[in-house]
Formats: sequence, C-alpha cells, structure tokens
Amino acid sequence: MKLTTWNVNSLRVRLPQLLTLLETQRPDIVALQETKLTDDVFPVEVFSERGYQVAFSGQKTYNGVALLSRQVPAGLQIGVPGLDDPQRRVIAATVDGVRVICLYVPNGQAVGSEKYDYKLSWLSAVRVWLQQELATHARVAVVGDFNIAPEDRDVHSPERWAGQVLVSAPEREAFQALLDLGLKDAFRLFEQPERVFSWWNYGALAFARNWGLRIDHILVSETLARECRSCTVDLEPRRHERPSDHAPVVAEFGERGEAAG
DNA sequence: ATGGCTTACAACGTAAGA
Repeated sequence: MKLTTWNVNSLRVRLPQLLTLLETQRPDIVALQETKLTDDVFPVEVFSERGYQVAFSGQKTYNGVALLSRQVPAGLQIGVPGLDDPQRRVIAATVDGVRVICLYVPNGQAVGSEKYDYKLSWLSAVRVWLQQELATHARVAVVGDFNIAPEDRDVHSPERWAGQVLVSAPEREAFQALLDLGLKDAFRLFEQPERVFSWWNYGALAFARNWGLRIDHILVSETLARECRSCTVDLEPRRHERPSDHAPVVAEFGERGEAAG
C-alpha cells in the first residue's frame, strides 16, 4: 500500500502534475493540501475516471484539503471535532484499514503574531483529537503539511532559521507532543541521505541550491510503523515547470515479508 | 529568504504563503 501526501498549492494549477503522479507513482491513497477550491468545483470526475474515490473540504482562495483513494473511504471526518474553525484544514477517513488524517497546519506567519498563536492553539486542539483517534484505531497515519521542521537537520541553514516561524521551539514542542501520543515520523524510521527537504521557496534558485526545509510529514502509529517499508521525498514534481513549492512525501506499507508496493 | 516567487481575486495591486 502506497500513501502520498502533497501540498499542491492550487489543485487547479497542479492538476496535470497530479495526474502524472497518479500514473507514474500509482499511489493507493493521496492526501492533498492547499487545493484552494470550493467543493462545488472539485474535479470529481477527473479522478473517478482514473479509478480514485475522492473526499474533500475546500474554500475559496485559501486552504482546502482532499483525499484520493483506490478503495472507498469510510468514516469521513471533516475538520477537528469540536473545533469551530472556518478554515478548511482537516479531512480524515479510513481506507484499507488505515485511519488517514490529512492536516494542513497553519503557517504561523511570524513568531509572536496572531497567526502564530492560532497555529499553536490549533495544534493543541488537533493533539486532543488525535489522542482519541489513536485510542480507537490501531493503524493511523497523520499526514500533510505540518509547517514545522522538527529538527535542525531538517533545515538547510539552522543558523539563519534559528528561532523563526517553522522552526521555533514552541512549534517543535507542539510537533513532539504529537509524537508523544505514540506516533513515529515515518521518514526517520529509515536511514536517509543528509539534507532532504520537502519545501523550497520559489525563486532565488532555492530548489537548485537545495535551500529547503522538511515540513511535510507522514506520522504513523506504532502498529502501522511496523508495516512501513519506506518513506521518501519525491523530488520529481518540484523539477517541473510551474511546480508547487512543496514536494510529495511517499510511504509504502506491506505485510512482513511482502515486497514494498 | 531579511523573499529575490506564486496563487487567487469580479483582480491590474494586495494578501498570504513558508
């Protein structure tokens, strides 16, 4: 089973690239962030024609999340239960026996700003909900754009970024609090090359220089971690013309002894 | 990157992203 998460930064613009990804990567489940589409214009047929079920929660201009899956999604959840938030940042469903929770964590803008406070309180509400999800599901994947680089090795220049939004201590503590629920960073289950990132600023040759951050993640419950066979960043879409500023992150799962994929 | 892009918007500059 292959699970991919990707912040597309406008599904309308990135749709051709996403269809290429579906053909070449053949994922079973795809979690999308920043679709920037209202639900009435979500391209349902484009995906159903290619064998994917869709679930989505969007709004105009900003945010928006979606799940694509080969199998029919069950137990669909839009938003964080009990959290009154007009921003469409959360969608969850059970597919292939895995509770897949897709998050688009607020950016936070700048340390100390109103949006930064919103980010931290949002993460706190998500943590409370995830605790319940982990208590009721053995196989859980919490995936998406977390807008947090968990460690200095996830930052191209820790000195330059020190204390900034995306790497600040309170954000990293909030990320660690999610791991403390019993989640593992799938990427770190495996030996990885140095300087692997999932986001690079547009322009300034940032991608060519690999001036990036690893802020997109796949977190897995301990049961699911035992089934995880690989977790990688797919750099290919970032090389395309008109790329998203984020690269997809891909994890493969299989039974013990089964080949990945 | 202290942003040097990119996206959306009844838009032609502004807000927001990360």
